[in-house]
Amino acid sequence: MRPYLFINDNLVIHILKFSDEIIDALSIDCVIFGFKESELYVLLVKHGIGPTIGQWALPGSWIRYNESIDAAATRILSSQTSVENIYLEQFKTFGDLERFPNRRVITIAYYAFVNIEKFNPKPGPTEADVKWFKVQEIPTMAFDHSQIFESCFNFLQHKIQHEPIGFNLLPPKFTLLQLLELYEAILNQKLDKSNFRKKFLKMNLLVDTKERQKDVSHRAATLYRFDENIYNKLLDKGFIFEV
Amino acid sequence: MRPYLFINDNLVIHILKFSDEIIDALSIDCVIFGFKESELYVLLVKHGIGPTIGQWALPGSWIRYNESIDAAATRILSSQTSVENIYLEQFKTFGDLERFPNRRVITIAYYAFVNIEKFNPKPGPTEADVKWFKVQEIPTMAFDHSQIFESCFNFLQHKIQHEPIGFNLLPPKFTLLQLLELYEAILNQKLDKSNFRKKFLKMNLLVDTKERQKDVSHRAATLYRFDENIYNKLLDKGFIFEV
DNA sequence: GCAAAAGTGTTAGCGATACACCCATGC
DNA sequence: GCATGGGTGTATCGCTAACACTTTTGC
Repeated sequence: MRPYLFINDNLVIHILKFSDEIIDALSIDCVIFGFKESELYVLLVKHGIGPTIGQWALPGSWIRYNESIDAAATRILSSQTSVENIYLEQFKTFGDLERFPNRRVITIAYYAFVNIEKFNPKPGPTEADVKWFKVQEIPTMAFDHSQIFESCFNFLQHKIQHEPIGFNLLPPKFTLLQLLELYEAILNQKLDKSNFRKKFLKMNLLVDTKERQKDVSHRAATLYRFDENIYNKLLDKGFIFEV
Repeated sequence: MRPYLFINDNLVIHILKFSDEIIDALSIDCVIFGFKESELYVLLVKHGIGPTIGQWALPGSWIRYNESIDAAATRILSSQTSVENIYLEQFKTFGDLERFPNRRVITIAYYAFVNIEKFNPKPGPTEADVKWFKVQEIPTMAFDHSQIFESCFNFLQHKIQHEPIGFNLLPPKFTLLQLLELYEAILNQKLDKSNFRKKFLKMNLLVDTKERQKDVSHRAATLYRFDENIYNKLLDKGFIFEV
């Protein structure tokens, strides 16, 4: 426990709880997935200061006493990459002794799916660069971030089959082929086009926007959108999402 | 960051990393499930000291600098309940500002399934009592432990249908009816006996031990055991566990 | 014989898979 | 007309759900 806590517990605790001092030995790292032209990407930062300067890593930093861990994740991601207003979800906490060099650091990993077209990432004051990397072409990363990524990607591959989370990676209006290619990219396998269509349409999760693709050199596809309200209503009725 | 880190970073860090001092603002809590006679239980401790004295809670405490979080979970559970040699798995980290009174504490929740007959829980030095509670009869708990439990139980209900984790709750050799009742207790619904049998037997996960129940006043059932090696081999072949 | 649980068999129907085929559009 | 992707139709097969039925054992 912190030495000066003994000065006057109640007072100091109160101050700490609302201070923006960082909590020792605890950090957050974010795995941000993006999707574009049938390829899955992840957002990395290049460190601009400190012992890991010049190395690529997951966006991540320390948690303050006066913020929830969810709020910390949002703040950290925004300050390092300028990516904002996205839904970050907690994934797993990594706490091996040797995961961070010369210090004990436990990190809480978060992930998110974003529509890559919607953001224009910019490095924060402590970052030298920010870049989308294809998931098959990820550089060596600082600390144990490669393991965190692998673990998270594996988790995603399972999750995408049981929960309708992939839509966040697509534009609000998308075609069934885009959705198919998203699943193929994440699961890393070919799927039957016809059966994929039928499966999704039968679920009634997708709403026909009555709009069509434009300026394509083939028959224009119907644009659909995902309706979260419909999904929640179906959930209440016992609906189980499976792909 | 801790004030005395500034004395000499490298030296102090090295000492800290191998010290058993506790990390500030970070704890572990454990949800231990047990099963006996068609009923699902959870293991709770009654606090024997501190501001929450007399209250029931999940087993939990602080993490030391010189132990991994997995090791901390094992140590804490053992010291408070004497339950040892079980496989604890991380569930989720809870980090809202208000979850702990008058102080900022982030907690990493772990869970485990145990064969209730195999343990004889005893309270540790800071616990007044340790007891198995039926999951429908859980008392009011300290902090946000009721929420942690609810969240974990919900997680279990999903997990049990996609991974063969229920076997840890049963004796090494068990009957199909015991397994059925376990699923019924966790999912809180009746299942068809015949179809349940067929589903499980077809998976080839269960090995017939060639032994039978003894001293029962009805036809003696075959005792089966779960074979983890078989499961892993099936997994490699692309097998997916679904109940 | 009766109670209790073990264990088998049967049926109907839904749903996944594989694959063939037609449609619309730009060049 | 041809390439490209959009979109439909269909046959097979396996699996599941529902439920009736038979077997074994102790008392």
